Amino acid sequence: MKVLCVAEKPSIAKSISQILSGGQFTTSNTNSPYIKNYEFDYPQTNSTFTVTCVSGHLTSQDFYETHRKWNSCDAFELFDAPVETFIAKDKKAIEQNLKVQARRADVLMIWTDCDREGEHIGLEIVRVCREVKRNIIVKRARFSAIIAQQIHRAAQHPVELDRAQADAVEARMILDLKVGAAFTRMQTQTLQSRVGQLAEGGVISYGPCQFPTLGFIVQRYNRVKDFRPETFWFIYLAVSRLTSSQGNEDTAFNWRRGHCFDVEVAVALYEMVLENPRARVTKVTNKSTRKWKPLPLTTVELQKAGSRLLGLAPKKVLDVAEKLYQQGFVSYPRTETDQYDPQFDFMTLIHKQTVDPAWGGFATGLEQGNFNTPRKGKNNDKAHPPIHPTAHAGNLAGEEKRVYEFITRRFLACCSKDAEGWQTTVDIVCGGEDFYATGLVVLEKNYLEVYPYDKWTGHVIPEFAEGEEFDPSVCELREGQTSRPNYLTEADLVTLMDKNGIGTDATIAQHIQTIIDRDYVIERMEGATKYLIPSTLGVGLIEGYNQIGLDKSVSKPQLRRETERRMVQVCERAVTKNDMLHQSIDQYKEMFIIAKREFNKVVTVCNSISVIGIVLNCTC
DNA sequence: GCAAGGTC
Repeated sequence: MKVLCVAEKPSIAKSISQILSGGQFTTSNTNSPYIKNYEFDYPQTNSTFTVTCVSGHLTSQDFYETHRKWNSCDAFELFDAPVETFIAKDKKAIEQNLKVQARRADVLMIWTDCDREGEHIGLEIVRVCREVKRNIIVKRARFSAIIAQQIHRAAQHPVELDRAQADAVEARMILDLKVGAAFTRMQTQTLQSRVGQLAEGGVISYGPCQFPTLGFIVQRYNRVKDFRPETFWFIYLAVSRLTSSQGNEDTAFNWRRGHCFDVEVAVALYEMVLENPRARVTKVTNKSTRKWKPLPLTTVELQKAGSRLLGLAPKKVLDVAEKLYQQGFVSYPRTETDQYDPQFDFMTLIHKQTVDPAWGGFATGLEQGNFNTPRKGKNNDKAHPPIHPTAHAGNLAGEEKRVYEFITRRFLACCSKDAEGWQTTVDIVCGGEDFYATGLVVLEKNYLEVYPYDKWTGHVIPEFAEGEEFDPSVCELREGQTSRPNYLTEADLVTLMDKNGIGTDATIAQHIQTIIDRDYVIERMEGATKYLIPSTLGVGLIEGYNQIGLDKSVSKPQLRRETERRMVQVCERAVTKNDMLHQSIDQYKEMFIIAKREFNKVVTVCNSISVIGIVLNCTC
């Protein structure tokens, strides 16, 4: 029996070939430079296997010619316009290869990633293959990690493609196209005369991910803009005392009440303390404490760290990681998984790092007994392990070197032990008010030795004994002010998007880049930190939608969440694909009508929605 | 000239 296996991308095709063939396979080229076909016998099922792949989605969607041109129709018509599915030009060679291989095969086995998108890509593959072989038997290999045992199991016990998941994806594709195109054309056509200079291409784009992303940035911008500092008061208490190591040192005690915004109350409490200023130690607590080592590395975490620690934009980090992956230095960089498979081979990978001049010694230590199983996070995409180094890279430079170093140190840290310390808390009472001081001694740095990105500094405090009394050397009523919140950083934004389900691990960085390219957002450096600030146009769009009562729907994450929820319903077969599509489209149609009417007022009677009028530089 | 999702 001849079995044609098709994976989602070249790396998986190669991995499963190596596993299933035991390393004995022949390789042949195709007309696509990235795609190879692997052939071998698989006696376990009496078959000859050909393994190949696609490169993500095979097909694209667009309107037909009648609606494709911007002036061919009213933008509103796009909601009901038919959509064409076709194989993009750059995917033709892949399609051709599939057809040639399908003609020779009895069975088509789908090996795409085991997620919704993978199920849809599987269906795209099936459709192409059936064009040349209508009765080909279709199977789906289901695996949760690229590990020998699981891959063999998947090959020997295939299941069926999940049509409902593919349907959910198809509905989302059509929805996003229609909504994106309709709103983008409408916004551009109604507002462009009011916007001074437009970015390259002259488009005021709308997208169901772009706008909530911009919304986060504007929301924070408003908080910063509206911030008014508030004065507060607190009692500061300190005592000078001899420590074992540093000589005489002031130990500051924190007021249990934190701080107080009412000056009269603060003064009254302070006077009580002054009347009876002798302090008494009520409790001394000593306990061991630890700083947890980091979780296994996901794409989102890599992007956050890249931005925060390496000063690289999320998109840049992903590009660099992709390059390292192409060179074979790190594992697949797009993963949601923050837990390692129990059978994961840590020791081989750790051994490869022992030759490194900087962290080789640490890796050796792990080999010689310091190894500790990594922590387990809550996420598993069932396709890729956490990001880890796959080979030692000694000759990298610049950004590649820094990203590789981070990934490797993170991996070694995960395989190490938590840092251990000793924490002391001294509780005192003074004039009827409670205060406390804490001290920390770091006993074992463990993972911190190889992971300088985390800081945990010890602070030794002198000895205090329960019941002892002393006179504080400083007792003052001090004044402070609440501080202005910061603008959003890229790392903050990635976190917000991830939490709210805006975009995916592979697309979050792109969405941020898009709203920068569209001139909705400006990057501003303050020291080493990059902040994201909305442009006049960006604020105007979000405030404009807020002003006309569409804020919940357009600039906030709720609507994308509803789309997501409906997709899950389709997957669970509670709702059909068409029902989902129509529910969502009706919702957007309603908003479209309101938005178009109000946006037109910006141009004609500006005052009715002053915010858009002002920020879009309307002159009336 | 429009989207978001895969991927190289």
